[in-house]
Parts: sequence; structure tokens; C-alpha cells
Amino acid sequence: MDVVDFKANFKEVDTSSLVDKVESKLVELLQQKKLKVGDAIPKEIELADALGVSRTVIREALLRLRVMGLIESKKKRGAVITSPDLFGILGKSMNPHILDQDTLREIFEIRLVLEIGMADFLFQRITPEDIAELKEIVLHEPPSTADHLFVIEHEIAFHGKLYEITGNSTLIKFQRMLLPIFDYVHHSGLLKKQGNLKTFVSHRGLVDVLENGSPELFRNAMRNHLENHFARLFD
Amino acid sequence: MDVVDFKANFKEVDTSSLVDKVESKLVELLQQKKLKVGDAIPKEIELADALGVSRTVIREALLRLRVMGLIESKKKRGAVITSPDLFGILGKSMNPHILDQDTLREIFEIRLVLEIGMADFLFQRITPEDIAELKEIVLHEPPSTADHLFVIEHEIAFHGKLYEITGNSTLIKFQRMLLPIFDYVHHSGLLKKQGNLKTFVSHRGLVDVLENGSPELFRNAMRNHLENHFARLFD
DNA sequence: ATTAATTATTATGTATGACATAATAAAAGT
DNA sequence: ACTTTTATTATGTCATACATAATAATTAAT
Repeated sequence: MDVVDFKANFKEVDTSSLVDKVESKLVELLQQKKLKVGDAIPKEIELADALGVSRTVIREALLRLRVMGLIESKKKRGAVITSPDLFGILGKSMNPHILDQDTLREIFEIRLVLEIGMADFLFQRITPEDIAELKEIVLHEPPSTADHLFVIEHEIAFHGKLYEITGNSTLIKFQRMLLPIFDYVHHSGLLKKQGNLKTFVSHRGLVDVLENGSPELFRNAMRNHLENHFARLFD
Repeated sequence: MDVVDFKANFKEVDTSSLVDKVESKLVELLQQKKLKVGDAIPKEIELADALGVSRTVIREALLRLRVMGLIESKKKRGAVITSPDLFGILGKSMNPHILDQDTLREIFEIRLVLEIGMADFLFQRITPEDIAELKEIVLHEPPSTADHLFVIEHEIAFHGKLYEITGNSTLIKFQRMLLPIFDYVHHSGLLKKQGNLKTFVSHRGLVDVLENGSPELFRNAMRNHLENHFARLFD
């Protein structure tokens, strides 16, 4: 019995909408022309003519590129290429209130992963000035009995500086984006209550390792420093 | 002389476009109504009426939410809330061809950070079945002389499995998203040529550590395993 | 009467044309 | 030469009409 293998014969049907096609067409065009940041792209009407679709479709496609941060459009000036600020864009959807709890916890976990894993880049790129700055920060370390806001602020200053030292601006943006999430996760009863808070390796201790230790030592120190967070996740 | 402090008197002028306002208005509305995933939102025309703007504006605002992954719209069915798949969305702008070289390198670095930093979650959540699966994977480890594609495929299988074991689906999506970037960075002459490739801790070795070691040991083993990559970044 | 096939309805997708607005370029005036 | 005014231009917004696909309602069929 001849059973035709339709699946094999039919190329998967093109279910994408017109705008989808135009969008990828445009991205293709931008890559192909090797447009640099600041270069202008053709006007909406020209694109509409060239691709044989309505301005409506072009506008929607362009809008997508704009939301993705690929272009910026100004009146009269037309649209110009911009370097896509990946995490800047993502930040918009990073509203803690619209993320579900699992995702929030997972993002919290990723922070821990990052700070432990970044050791090698810290040691590779840290400067004496960085060390000095870190020391300055820990000098103002508030006692854990201090006002909560102060403690938070100090936490951000210290850990933020670490990200900065990695010299990885994508990582830095990533952290900036995640900050509100951390804060939120901390306060909402999403994680288990902190039982008996112990103090492990302090910020001061971390700086010391950065100055005199090794990536390996730092990873362990940081892991220890973050123990309270891990405990809230694991216990 | 009476110099009026205009800056203080004038609230910063609202430079945002109509669509901007509608967009935040909509997000606000979604949060406020505590809509669950799958719930439908009002029709475009209704929204247009309610907010007193044209359907065009509503559509652009909705489009943004769609690009951000907040909603999904189907014909007739209207638009429904979706749990924003952060990194799924981000993946779209993760086209290696439209990212500048610095960003690409930085993303490559982040991979290394993640794989070293994830140790604790691996040990916390790994199961005997995972170990078995990893062993199965390394059994088929091709010799480094094998076809390049095979090697790559094996790399992805092994490291991908690690991400899976962390049980952090956000992290997993993140990795999926970064895969094309890794591949691209590897092939484009973006990094320094690999000089004398040495073999350090093998996949087999990593599995061994996972089975019998500790997070601390694993971090060091992974760092060692990735040495070739670090060398390309640092030397 | 339950199921299958047909038709109607509806909300989004696309097209078209018009006008508003803001940024720039050109022209005019001093 | 410089400022002011006017024209131009490309995006932003609006309005309307029709296409299309998914669902609901209706009819036909067993």
C-alpha cells in the first residue's frame, strides 16, 4: 500500500506573518550593508515601496527592531542604527510584579552563581585603585544592627563594585537589571525566613582575599560569604 | 534680581509619546487586575475607546508588550497574558551578527562565569540518574581528532546537561540563548588563536568530581577544564 | 440525537490615505 | 554674518476599509 510520506514531501508551511518576514528581511538588510551605529536606514515609505508592502507593516517591523533596541527613530531624521542594549531592553520586562515566583527565585540563584564564578576575571583585571576603592567602601560598612536601608545600600555598593571590576559591561548591565529583583525577593516572603543569621566571610575578608589570595581562594570565600542566601534556598 | 528657578517650578516636561503612556497604562492595568496567565485582555477597539486613542496607538502599545513577551495575540481570540519568557525574547536580539564584538566577547566570558559558579546547585540537585546520563554522554566522547561538528555536538550535550541539572530553567534558557553566540565566537577570529591546546580536566574527570567530590573541588575542576578558553581571553 | 459539514461572526492583520508634529533645511530679513 | 521666518520632510497619530483565521452558530446527515 502506497502511503505517501507527506511530512517529508511538504516543507513546513510558512506560518509566519507578513511582518515576521519583513522583520527578518530588515535585519538581514542591516547586517548585509554592514551599517555602523548612527547610520540612517531608508525611510518608511521607501522601504514599503522596496518590499512591496504597506507602510503599516513596515512600521510594525521597525517598531519591533526599536523595541529590541536595534534602531532609534527620530522625527524627520529617520531611523538610525543603535548598538542593541540587550539588558536595557530586558529590564523593562523585569518588573518583579509580572514575573512568577519560580522565575524570581531562579534569578536570585543566578546572582549567586555569577558572583562565585567571576573570580578569575576579578583577579585578571583588578587594579590597585580598585582595591583602594573597595577598602574605602568596607570602611563605611554599617553594623548589621544598623538601619536596613543603609545595609542594603552598602551591599549594593560593594557587590556592584565587584561587577565593575570584571570589566564586563554586559555583566554589569545584567546586575543592574537584576537589582530590583533581589530586593523584591528579599522582602517578599518568597524565600524561607532567615533562621539563625551567622556572619561568615565579611566584605573585609573578601577584599583581603582579592589583595593577597587567588581566584580559587576567592571563590570559596565568596561561597562562604553568601552562605546565608544559600541556606535560605536549600534548607 | 529675581531669578526664577524654572527647573524647580516646572515638573520635567512629559516628553514621552502617546504610545509610551498607553504602554505603561496597559502594564499598570494588567498588574492591577492581577491577571493570570491565559486570561484574555480587552479587545483593541475596546481599549482604544476606553483610553480615548486610536486603534493604531493601542496596537503599537500591545505590540511592545508582545515583543516583551507579556502577551500573545491570536486572531479572533484576542490577546492573552503569557508568562514572560525573558530569555526566549532576548534570544531574538541575540543575533551574533548584530552584536558588536565587545559584547560578543563579554557574553562568552559570562558563560565561563556561569559554569564555574553553578557548582553548589549541581551538587544540591543532582540525582543518580543524572550521573548515569552524564556517564553515558562521556562514553561517546569523540577524540579531539574527530570531525569538528561531532566535537561541538558533544560539548553541547555535556555542558547542556549540566545546566539542566541545576534545575534552574531560567539559567537553562539563558544557556540555550547563548549557544549560537559561543559557536560564532569560536569560529570568527574574535578570540586569539588557540596556541598549544592542552587537555586539562576532561568531561570524564568532571563527572568523577560530581560523583565523589564537592562543590569546591568541582569549581576548580571546571576552571581547569575551561583553561583553554581562559587562555584565549587572557594571553 | 449526536456528529459532521456549512455558514456566520468576530478580532486581529494588512492596506490606504490623510493630517499633526517636530526637526531640519532654505529663504528672507536685519 | 547672523537671526528670524518659512518651507520641507519623515515620523507620529488617526480613521476607515477589507482580508484572514479562529471560533461559534447553524444546518445537514447518519
